[in-house]
Amino acid sequence: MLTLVTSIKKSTEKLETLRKYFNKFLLLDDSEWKDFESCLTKVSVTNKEQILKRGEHCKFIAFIHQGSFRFYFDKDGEEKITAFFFEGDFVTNYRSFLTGKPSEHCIEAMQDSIIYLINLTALQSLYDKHKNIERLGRLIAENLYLTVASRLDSFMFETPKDRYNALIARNSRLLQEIPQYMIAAYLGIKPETLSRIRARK
Amino acid sequence: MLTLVTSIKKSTEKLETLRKYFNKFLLLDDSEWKDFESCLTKVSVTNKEQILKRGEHCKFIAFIHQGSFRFYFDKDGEEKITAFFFEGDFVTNYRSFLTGKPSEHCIEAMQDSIIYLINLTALQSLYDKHKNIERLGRLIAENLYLTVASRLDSFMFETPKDRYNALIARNSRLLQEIPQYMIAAYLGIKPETLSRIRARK
DNA sequence: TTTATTTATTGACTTTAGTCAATGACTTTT
DNA sequence: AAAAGTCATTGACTAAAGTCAATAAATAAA
Repeated sequence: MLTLVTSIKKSTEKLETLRKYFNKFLLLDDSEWKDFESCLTKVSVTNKEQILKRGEHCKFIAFIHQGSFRFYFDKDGEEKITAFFFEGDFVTNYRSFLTGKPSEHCIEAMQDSIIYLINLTALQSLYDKHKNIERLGRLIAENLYLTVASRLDSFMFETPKDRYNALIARNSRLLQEIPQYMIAAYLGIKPETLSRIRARK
Repeated sequence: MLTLVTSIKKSTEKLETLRKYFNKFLLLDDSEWKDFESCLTKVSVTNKEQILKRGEHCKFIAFIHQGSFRFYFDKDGEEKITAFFFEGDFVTNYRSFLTGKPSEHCIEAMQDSIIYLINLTALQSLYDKHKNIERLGRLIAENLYLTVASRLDSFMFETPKDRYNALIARNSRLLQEIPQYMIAAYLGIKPETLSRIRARK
């Protein structure tokens, strides 16, 4: 399914950019980082490839170095998109990851992408071994909480039109790269409705 | 605002029930628990009292020993209820707690309640001091993630009627104790609509 | 108990998004 | 270039929730 591109040691410069991303959360010292690094798997993913399939237990958290993903499932033959993930995001089915339950969603690349995977059991060992990595885990959890909480707000309190405007304000690049029917699915509306929202502005 | 009822040492039996709740997440040893305990403040809250006001930075996480709370704000004179919290839940504006930003929501007691507060700075010291409490923090964050993620699902994929049925299936006691206009606000619909949903079943 | 006040229900109408179908604009294939 | 497929737009209609107003029921206050 996933293609292992290279062992970690061979591409140090890329992992430095990942370390910098982590530094936004907290600073790992060299021994912590070394252990963390050795648990990472760099994976190259081609467009439309699924890194998680429906029914699987999600055993990884992946950091997106390059590319983008959508997190979706099919309901009555129709695509329901719960999330988009971009460079600098952690992509995972966090619920399945935490609970061990099979995933109801797929995670599929929207472009050729490069991600760094860390495995559930490896991460748990790191949690045991390094207090700072345990903390990193907490900070990631908190971060994912904030993401899903704002998305909940947008569904509870905003109209589809507001959601659309907020989305393009946040990420106008999205408009160019992602087909409109996917944006509609992400906004929780029909493609026809999105088309009308765009027309009447 | 908040009434300090008693110092902790005087009501050991109650805190044991709290410790048992924590044990569902992980076991703290006696020294960890002792430190944790000494940071807790037992607070008695009267019905309709606000433990967090709009504009305040939420500096606590509270464990509900007894009672219930609603997490809401006013938009155009209308009450928008993001969450209910009951016995055994952690109640906080987690976003404000994590980001330090002022809260847009109030947290208000729906009954006379008893909660155990832990302060942000105290908690951070405990995180520094005890690895297991750092872990507890992660497990709480993960737990809150799961809660808000299912609520997002219900808004994205369910009809108001489905949401209502799921709610009463989960917590039928709710029906008796909470006025319908609040349940409607929680479901994201108007009271009239909830009334019609109930009528046509 | 009577009177207010709040809350819940019901009806008539409006607004908004969904449904279904047709068309047009692009892409990709052959 | 022609054909097939995908995607976006538009129109006519339907379904569902919101709005506004009236009334009934339940609760609290006098």
